[in-house]
Amino acid sequence: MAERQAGDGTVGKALEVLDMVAAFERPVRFSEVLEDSPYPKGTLYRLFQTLTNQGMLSYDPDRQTYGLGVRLVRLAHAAWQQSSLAPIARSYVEALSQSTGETVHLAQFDHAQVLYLDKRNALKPIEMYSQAGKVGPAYCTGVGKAMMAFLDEEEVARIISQQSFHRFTEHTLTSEDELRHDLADIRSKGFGMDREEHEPGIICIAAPILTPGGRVLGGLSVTSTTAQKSLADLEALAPQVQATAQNIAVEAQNWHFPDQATDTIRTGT
Amino acid sequence: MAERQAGDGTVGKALEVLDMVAAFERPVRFSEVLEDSPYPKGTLYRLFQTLTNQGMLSYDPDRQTYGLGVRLVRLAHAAWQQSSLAPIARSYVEALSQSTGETVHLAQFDHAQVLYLDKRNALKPIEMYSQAGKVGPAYCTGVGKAMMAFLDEEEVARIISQQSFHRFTEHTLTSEDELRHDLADIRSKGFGMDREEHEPGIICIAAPILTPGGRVLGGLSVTSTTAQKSLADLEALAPQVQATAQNIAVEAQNWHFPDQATDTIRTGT
DNA sequence: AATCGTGTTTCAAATAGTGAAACTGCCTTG
DNA sequence: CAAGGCAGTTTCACTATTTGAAACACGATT
Repeated sequence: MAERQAGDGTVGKALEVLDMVAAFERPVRFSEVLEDSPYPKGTLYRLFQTLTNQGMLSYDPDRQTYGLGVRLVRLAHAAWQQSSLAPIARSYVEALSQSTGETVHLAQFDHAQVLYLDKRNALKPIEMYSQAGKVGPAYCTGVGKAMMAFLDEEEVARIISQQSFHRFTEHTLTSEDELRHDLADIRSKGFGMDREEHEPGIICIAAPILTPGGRVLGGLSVTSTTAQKSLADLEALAPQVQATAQNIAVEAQNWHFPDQATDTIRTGT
Repeated sequence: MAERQAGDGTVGKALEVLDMVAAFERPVRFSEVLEDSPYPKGTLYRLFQTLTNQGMLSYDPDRQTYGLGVRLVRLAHAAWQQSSLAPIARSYVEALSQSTGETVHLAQFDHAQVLYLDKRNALKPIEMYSQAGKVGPAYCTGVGKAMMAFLDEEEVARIISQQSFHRFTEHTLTSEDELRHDLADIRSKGFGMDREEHEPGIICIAAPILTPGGRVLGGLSVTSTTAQKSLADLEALAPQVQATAQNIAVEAQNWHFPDQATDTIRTGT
């Protein structure tokens, strides 16, 4: 369910295959993917060949399995650097994490899911791809709801139509009605809360990152546990979270990439 | 130069476009890419539409620019986890960094370039800009040469044909002959050195990670500076580096992914 | 030796991609 | 203010690629 609509020709199909391989979360055999795929054997085979050729899939001849290819890692590095909010927001995320002493997340939408671009844990050290790149549901996370509240109705409808409304906890909003009610509330307040809706004991406050024109760039959240903070405690952080989101938005607006990238590539060996 | 050969139909072209966008290292306008592209305007335009639709490119309507899309970040996260050596090697890389007190890199080939999958910086951080997803030249990096030395002649030829042999320093190997000579030496010794071939003052020792069958899985290197260590000092680490590479290879061979991935996705909000 | 399950190749029919050129709308210029 | 230029978008006849059923290989069972 919640499949990205194909129909973008061959390219769409190829990317769908990548998603299918990714969904297994381990190297897969050709036939495993074939079972889940709507394409005939020959067609899928050729797609695999093409993608492997292109470095988007990697083939392990010993085990006869396919995995996602390293080319993706290179592209993602470039994506993270160039087109997302992450590099711009980094110092702000860091500062917010320091001053609150809690975990801070930066996220954007990927299709109908929340995709985490960065995470800062006040106490623990940083890891790279282990956290950036994770996805979560839109309807029961703070950032998901905060961003949704400020999207066009058209997009909101598209996203909502692809939510599972699975009940993770007793507080999960499990219907479009409940969600829309919360979104309206978030829209008027300017920030949203996750009241143990995704995981028991985990609460958070989140604000959208908006352009001056009101377009959603991303979302920012401060997460804590019920053991450490109450909902009211978190709500008291609202001005701080919103101010940080605002600062990131301004920075993003002002940021101009150098006319000519002149960085010397300095890599290790 | 060193372009990934197209010819894989539409999918190949679409991916080539992604590479072109990535190459700019900043958001680009449609026409900028058009200039560099061999495709007519209409065709390129349709590719952009498709890729944007699919979340592989993102469009900023305010600035009318395209960047690489967040979907790549999600896919790369999956790629890093599932198909590369990185998760398996992580603890070994860490340990090697600890025991040597130097920076350790883990890399694989992406097409004809060295792609860094992981990096562990010891306590004394070296002034160096590399991390997961970065790429470097194959002919003048320790890991690049160490891996190349153990590839099939066919692949070596392909890779060599795409090297620029740009002279980064006075020690850079700038011809196929010099490189092949060094590769032969590496093959006999089982490890290779970077003797300030890429950056002045930066030296390293590297070993390939090989399957029992002799297939190249990746490369591992320990990097230092001439200020801290001599080439002889590094060479003394050869047994340790090779042993670590061997351990990673064994681990990779033994590793079986769980029959059914049952991880509950626990993300923040 | 026969069977099964993978993976690979083939080929006419169907589909999707191509690219020259025309169009739109905005921004600059005379 | 009109004319021209530029960036982006759309169109459409032509072509090349993709499709998918089916047959083929080949190693691993039985």
